[in-house]
Amino acid sequence: MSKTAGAIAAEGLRASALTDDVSFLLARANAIALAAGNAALAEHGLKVRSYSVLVLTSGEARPSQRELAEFLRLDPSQVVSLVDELQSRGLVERTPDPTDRRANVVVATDAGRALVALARESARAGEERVHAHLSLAERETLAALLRRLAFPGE
Amino acid sequence: MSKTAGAIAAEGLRASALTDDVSFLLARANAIALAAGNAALAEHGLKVRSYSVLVLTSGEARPSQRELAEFLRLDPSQVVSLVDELQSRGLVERTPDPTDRRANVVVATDAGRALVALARESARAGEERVHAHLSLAERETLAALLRRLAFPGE
DNA sequence: CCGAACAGTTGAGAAAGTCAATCATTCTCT
DNA sequence: AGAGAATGATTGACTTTCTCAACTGTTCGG
Repeated sequence: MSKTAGAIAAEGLRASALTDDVSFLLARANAIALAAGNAALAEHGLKVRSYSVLVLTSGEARPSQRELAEFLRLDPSQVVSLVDELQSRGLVERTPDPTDRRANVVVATDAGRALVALARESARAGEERVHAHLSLAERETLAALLRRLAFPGE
Repeated sequence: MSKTAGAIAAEGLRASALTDDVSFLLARANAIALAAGNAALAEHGLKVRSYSVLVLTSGEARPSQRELAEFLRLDPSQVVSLVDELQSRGLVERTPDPTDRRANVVVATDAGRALVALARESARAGEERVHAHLSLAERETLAALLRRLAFPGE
């Protein structure tokens, strides 16, 4: 009875105005993906935040902290503590930018690169679980559309 | 010079592994949409959280707090303070669920419905700005794909 | 009817986000 | 070249949001 009523209300919520709202769907999908990602990365002592920094700093890009902040949409001060933590674990280093002595270019150490290789597998597996309902082609078009929202500058 | 280096690094970040990661794109797109939404709703003294509650409680669904929590992926205690605040502003009421005396069904007052009508316009306009790059058809397919991530149960 | 499960509330503590101030460096402009 | 504005990083204070455990009253299952 209250079970039925609950089902009706849940049904009603799913049919509500928000369900057509891309921003709401974005928020909910993100919440789910974030939880899954954090769970998947926990075994390596990482969260999606620190994992992201590790990925970005083990590539060719050699980003400064400011660039990390912009890319991850974080306050510069948040990047400070993020890098502090990764550095204290020996996963990342602050190296002086030869062209601008104000800036630190953050670069993953060998240990960081080794860890990110493992973590990448866990992240991929976790994501797989979240996106299991979508075909490969669907994931591609989803990624393409999201990319246009996430990087409006082109 | 350092400007060029920065551009290279930003270029490099955009080409990095994360840019193909749906979860990352989800996070970034959501951050942008959330900021835009909060900015658009600020003139009505709302945030996307309180706006969402107001929308959900001014429909036919008559959700309980537990249902709101589940739908918005919030802790029940967060719904308490969210409803507290809206109720103190006279926008929403807690009414007893006749079929379950533990539950409160939350329902928007006339004032709440009036406000949500205004706020909906602002939200729509703010969202328009974020999604300007996407055609109507693209928004539709995006919404459909996101819906399958956001509501995995079907 | 009894014990388990559940809706809502409270409160505490951790994590995340926001913001202004500061220092060193670099850029702009004349 | 030099003065002043702007920038990258850092710190610290503060607010908001998240996460959990405990507790009350109610309902459910057997």
